[in-house]
Amino acid sequence: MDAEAVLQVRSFNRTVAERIGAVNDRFLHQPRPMNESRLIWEIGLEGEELRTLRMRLGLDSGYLTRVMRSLAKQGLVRVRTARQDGRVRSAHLTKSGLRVRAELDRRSDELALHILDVLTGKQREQLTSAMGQVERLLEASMVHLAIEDPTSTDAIWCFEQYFAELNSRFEGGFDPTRSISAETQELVPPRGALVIARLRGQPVGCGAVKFTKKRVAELKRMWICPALRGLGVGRRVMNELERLASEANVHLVRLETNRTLKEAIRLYRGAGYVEVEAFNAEPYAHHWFEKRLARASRFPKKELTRLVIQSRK
Amino acid sequence: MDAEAVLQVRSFNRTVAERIGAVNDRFLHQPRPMNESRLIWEIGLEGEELRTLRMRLGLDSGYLTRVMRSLAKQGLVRVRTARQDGRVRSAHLTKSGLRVRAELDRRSDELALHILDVLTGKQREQLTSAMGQVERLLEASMVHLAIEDPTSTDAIWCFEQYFAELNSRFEGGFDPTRSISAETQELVPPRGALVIARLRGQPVGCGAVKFTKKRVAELKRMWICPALRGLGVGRRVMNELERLASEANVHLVRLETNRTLKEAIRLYRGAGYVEVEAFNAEPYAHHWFEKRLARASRFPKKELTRLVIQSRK
DNA sequence: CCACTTGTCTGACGATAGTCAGATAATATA
DNA sequence: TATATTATCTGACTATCGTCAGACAAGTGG
Repeated sequence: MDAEAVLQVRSFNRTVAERIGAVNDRFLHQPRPMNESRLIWEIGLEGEELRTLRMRLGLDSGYLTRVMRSLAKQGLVRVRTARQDGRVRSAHLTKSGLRVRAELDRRSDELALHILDVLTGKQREQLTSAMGQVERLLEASMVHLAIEDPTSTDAIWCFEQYFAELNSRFEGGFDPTRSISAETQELVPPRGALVIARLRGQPVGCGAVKFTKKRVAELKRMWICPALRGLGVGRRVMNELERLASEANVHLVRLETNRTLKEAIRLYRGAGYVEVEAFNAEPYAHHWFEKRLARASRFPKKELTRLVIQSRK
Repeated sequence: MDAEAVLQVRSFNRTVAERIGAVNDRFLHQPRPMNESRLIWEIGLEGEELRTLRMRLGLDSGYLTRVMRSLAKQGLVRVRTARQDGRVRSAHLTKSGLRVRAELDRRSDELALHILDVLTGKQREQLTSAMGQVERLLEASMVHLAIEDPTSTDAIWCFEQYFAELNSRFEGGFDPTRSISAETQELVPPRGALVIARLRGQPVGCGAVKFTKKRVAELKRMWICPALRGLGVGRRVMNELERLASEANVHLVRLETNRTLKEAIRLYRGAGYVEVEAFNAEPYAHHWFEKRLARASRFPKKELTRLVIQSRK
C-alpha cells in the first residue's frame, strides 16, 4: 500500500491523540477517576442497564459493581433491579449526577471551543469540513461484517428497514407477501447466509445469499443504512457474499432489482454484473442481473470470521 | 461561536478517540505498561536525557527513575551519567530495546494500514488529504504565545532564523550590523517585549515590540517558521504585540519592512496598517507602515499569561 | 422439576499510576 | 568559598485499574 498514506495516517494519529487525548484528559475527568466519569456519561439522561454499560465500556463485572457503588455512595446514581428481569440491574443518574454530567458536557464544549478559538472563520469552516470527511471515512473503516443468525432481533430490524425503504421508494409501495420470499431457513448455512454489517455494534446494513440450484446463488436483501451510503460498505457486503458463494462452489450469482434503486443498480454494474432476461417472476423487479464467478482464488482475502458472536465477560 | 462547528468538533473527537485511542491501546502497548512503551518510544534511536523525557511525558522524577530501572532490569535500556554534566543522566536503548521499539513502529504502521485497508483508492486519497488538513489546523490551534526573555537560547534561535531568512530573501543579502538594531535590553519590559510562539514546546515564531517615544511603539523581528505560515500565527503574534502596546498606553504602532516580504506586507495591510513616509533611515526598508490603536478595550481577550515559564517537577 | 445460562455481587489479589518529602551529588552563582 | 540551584534517586504512601474464582439469585429450556 501507499507508504505516504501510512505516514500521513500515523502523523495524524499522533497529532490528534495529543490534541484530543491530552486536552480531553485535562478538561474532562477533573476530580473524578476516569471510569467514574465515563460511566456518568454513558448512563445518560434516561438511565442504562449495567450489562449494557459493561459491554460498551469493556469493564469487568466485579469492577463495575464497585465503581457503581462508589458513584451511589457519592449520591450521583441510583441502581435498582429492572422490572422485566430480576437479574438485570439498571442505573439512573440522580439530580446531582445529572449536574455532574452537564458539567462534563460543558467541558466537552469548552474543549471544542478552545480548538476553534484561535482560528479565523474560514479556517473553522475548513477544519469542520475536513473533520467531517475524516470522521465519515474512519467510520467506514470501522464497519465490520459478520455472518449472523437471520432470526436475531438485529437481523429482523435490518429486514424491516429494508422493506420500509422498498415500500417508500417503489412506485405503488412494496408488500413483502407478494414478493418472492427468502425464508429465514434459506439464509442459514448450508442453504445460504446472512451477512450483517455493524458499526460500533449497531447493525448498519445487511445482505444475504441463497444457494438455489447446483452452482447457482441469488443475492437478496442488500440494504445499507442511508447514513453510510457511498462509503463502499455495500460493495464489501457484496464481495463477502460472492466469496461465500465461491467457497460453496457457486459459478453463477444472480439477482433481480427494481428500477427505482439506482445506486444499487450502479453497484451491481460496477461489480461486473450484466443484465440478463428475467429468470424469475418477481413482480417488483425490472432488471435481472448475473455474474459468473471466477475460481475461488479470486477472493483471497477472507474478510470475516464465521459466525462472530460478540460477548464480553 | 457556531454551535454546529462545536458539534462537529465534538463528534470528531468521539469518533477519533474511539478509533485511534482504543485501537492504539490494543495494538501498541501490548504486554508492557503504557509508560514503559512511551519511554522506549521517546528515548529513540539516539538516546535521550532523563530530564527531557520527564518534560516530554510529564512524569514525576521519582516515578521516572523507577520505570527506567524496570526497563534497565529487562535489558531494554542502559542509563548512564552524561559526559558534560555530572547531574544529568541519559538513557539509550540496547539491542533488544531497539527491537522492541521497531516492533512498536511496526504496530503503528499496522494500525494505519488497518484503517486504510477497507477503503478504495479514491477514499484513501480523500482520507489522507482531509487528515492533513485537520492536522495542520489543529496544530495551528496548539500554538501558544508567551512573553519571553530575549536572551534565552530559544529566542536567539528565532532571531537567527529570522536573520537567515532576511539574508536569503533580500536582494544583496542582509547584514544585521547595518540595520537599525533592536538591542536585547530594549525587548524587555518596560521598554519593550518579545513574544515567542511555541508548538509542542518548540519555538515556531516570534515578534517584538519596542516602546520608542511616548505613546509610540515599533514592531520588530516578526518571524514565523515556514511550516506554519498561512495559519494565522503571525496575525496572533501581531495582535498580542498590539495588545501589549495598548496596555502601555501606546497610540501609534509603526514598522518598516522590505519589499521582498510580500506575505508580511499583506499581513500588515490586512490588519489595518497604512503606508506612510519613511520615519527612519533603515537601509533595508522599502515600506513604512503605521496604525493608530483604538482604546484598550479593542483587545478584550488577553491571549497569554505574562512570562510563562514552563517547568515541571 | 432439574440442569443450565445469565447477570450481578463479593473477596482477594496484583499491577500500574501517580504523589510527596527528603537525601545526595554535581553545577552554577554571588 | 559559601550558597543556591539542578537533576536524580529513595522511601513511603495512596488511588485506580484490572483480573479471577466463586457465590447467589433469577430466568430458560428440556
